[in-house]
Amino acid sequence: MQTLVADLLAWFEKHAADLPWRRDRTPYAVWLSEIMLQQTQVATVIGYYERFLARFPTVEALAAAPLDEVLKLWEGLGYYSRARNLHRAARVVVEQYGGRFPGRAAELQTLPGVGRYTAGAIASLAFGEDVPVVDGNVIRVLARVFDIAEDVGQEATRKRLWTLAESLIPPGAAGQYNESLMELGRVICKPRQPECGVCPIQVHCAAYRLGVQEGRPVKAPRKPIPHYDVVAGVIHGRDGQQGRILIAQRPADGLLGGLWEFPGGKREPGESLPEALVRELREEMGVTVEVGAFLVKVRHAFTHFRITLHAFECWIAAGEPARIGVADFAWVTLDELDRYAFGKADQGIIAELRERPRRLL
DNA sequence: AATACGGGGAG
DNA sequence: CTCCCAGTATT
Repeated sequence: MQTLVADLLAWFEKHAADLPWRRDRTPYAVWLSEIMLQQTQVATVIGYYERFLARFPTVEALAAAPLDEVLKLWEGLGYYSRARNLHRAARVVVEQYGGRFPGRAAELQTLPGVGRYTAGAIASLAFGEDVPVVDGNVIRVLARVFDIAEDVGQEATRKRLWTLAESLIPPGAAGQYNESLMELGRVICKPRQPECGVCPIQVHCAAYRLGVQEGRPVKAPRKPIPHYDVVAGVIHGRDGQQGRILIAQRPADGLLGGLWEFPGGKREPGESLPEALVRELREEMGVTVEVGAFLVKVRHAFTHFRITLHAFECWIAAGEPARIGVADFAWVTLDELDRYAFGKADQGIIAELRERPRRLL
């Protein structure tokens, strides 16, 4: 009987999917793909990866670009701190490493946005260092093969998984081993209804032998997530800004950092939606608005909360826009909205504006 | 150790 | 609807 790792590698050699980032194992391409793949499925990443690499073929090109352009290419992919860190890291690589990525996991991990997983992936795949990776796939495969019954959310269990993954590395072939483990987790050893019948390492799997594969890995139950009502103003320009809308850029850090939005904010208890909008626009931009017609309602889910976004037409009754709680603002036409990166919820407002253009636009 | 951080795929 | 995804940074 072959060993677990030998069977795994033999399967991967025969069944590896043809993914764009498997054609270019340069450190830059591997790094980019691994950042995009954080908490994001392969199918979602492919288009973004190809567009991004076409626009920024080298780390120098990325480092030279304005952050706004990077965010625009990242628009819709989520976890925008990844894009901000990617841009920062590109500048570090160019300015401090002469454009060459460091070749060791320990040093790679000092780059912004590069944690232990990503450092291990770049070091093993692009540089051939014998270091492991532990992502959601690896956790699931190892928890099943070794029938790990402890909560994988616990730090002690994570440590055990890293040690286990490292102990299995075939000398000189960590990259192939790491990829094969992740591919098996994605294609065969899936979270629900794993395809044990065609699994190349079924005979090595303790959970399968015990019939508990659907119960591995063990995870603690999630906490309920809150819901908020959020208001947004589509503020029509007057006088010199006739035919334009006021949009604002969110602060660089935090939720949707650096993205643009229709300004507004969360409704407080006891407040009506128009009252909330008037308050938020005073607080964030220093303007007093007259709230007009309700425009559209957009429901959206984030990781830790859900929102219902209520958009209203507005006009400025007093004051001039100021950068108080926003990083920037701009008066733009409907066509010019395409140049700015927006979150998904605000794109629902844009879709409504394009579908039923207002007379005043 | 717990929480913040997006959006979409798939059952 | 729920769960989860080639995780990282912050507190």
